[in-house]
Amino acid sequence: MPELPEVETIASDLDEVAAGRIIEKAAVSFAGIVAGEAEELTALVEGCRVEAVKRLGKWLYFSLQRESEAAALLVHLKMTGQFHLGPWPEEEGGWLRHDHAAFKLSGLPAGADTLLYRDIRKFGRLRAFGAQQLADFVAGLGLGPDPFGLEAEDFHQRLSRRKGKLKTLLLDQSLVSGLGNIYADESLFAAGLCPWSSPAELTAEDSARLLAQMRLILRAAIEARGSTVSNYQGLKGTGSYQKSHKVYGRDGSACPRCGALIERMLLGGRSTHYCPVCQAGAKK
DNA sequence: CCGGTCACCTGAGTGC
DNA sequence: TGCACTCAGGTGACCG
Repeated sequence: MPELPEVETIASDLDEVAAGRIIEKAAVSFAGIVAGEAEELTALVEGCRVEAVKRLGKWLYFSLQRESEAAALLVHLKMTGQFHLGPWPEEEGGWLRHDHAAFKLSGLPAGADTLLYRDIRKFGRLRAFGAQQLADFVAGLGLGPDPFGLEAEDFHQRLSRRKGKLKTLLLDQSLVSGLGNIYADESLFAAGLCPWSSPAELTAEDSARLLAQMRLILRAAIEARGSTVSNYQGLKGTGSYQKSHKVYGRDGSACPRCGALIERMLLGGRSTHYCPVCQAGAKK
């Protein structure tokens, strides 16, 4: 579920709770959510101090330190991954259904001293690294720039070099990182661009407008602590940006700009919401 | 290079 | 109530 604004919200909440604390112990109840060996992951993170929790594209990045050695825990939440605080599960009543990993932090009140990774669909992945392997892994991800650290001209170059449909490209994390289905649809609507248009048809002005609208939307969504569509929540509850969606999930309702009915179609296997009038964009 | 489909999982909602 | 079916915020593998 989570896209850039949701992951940003979760990362900053986690940073607030965990930074400076020691991971006293770690446990995994379902090894399938760990990339690699669960025992290696728990051994690597136990005893580490959490330096900071940041966002890398849609990844959560826990930067860790044990004595003079740097380490890292990377988490991709995919569709239904979340974190919550609770008791250490191996003592009090056992693991909750859908909780798959636990990290006990120092200096927190009992009963809420453990960071629990929950993932209904089990698509998410946790992976732990030493400093060197981390750099290699991150390089291998080939993440494109964040929308906030991208010049309009560079964005236009990146887009126009590529074939394919505009929306599909926005979802490609190597082109720009952080966008997902909701914010791709919302950004295209705000910029008045047709989701299936070809990037070759985009003028520099179109690209600049798209990037500017994308940033406004992502900023506003971060302010609102993300969009809660079905079950997303951060450490501090749900987001509210879904109330500001103009097209996502609004097929059959009136376009807020022109009143035409919002339509939905499949593009690249993803449901795509758009206004057939505002986003006809002359391009097909 | 590109697009389409499926697989990975579970749960919620809908329609009969 | 029950059952069958569709859909979901992501990504990667596979195939033509």
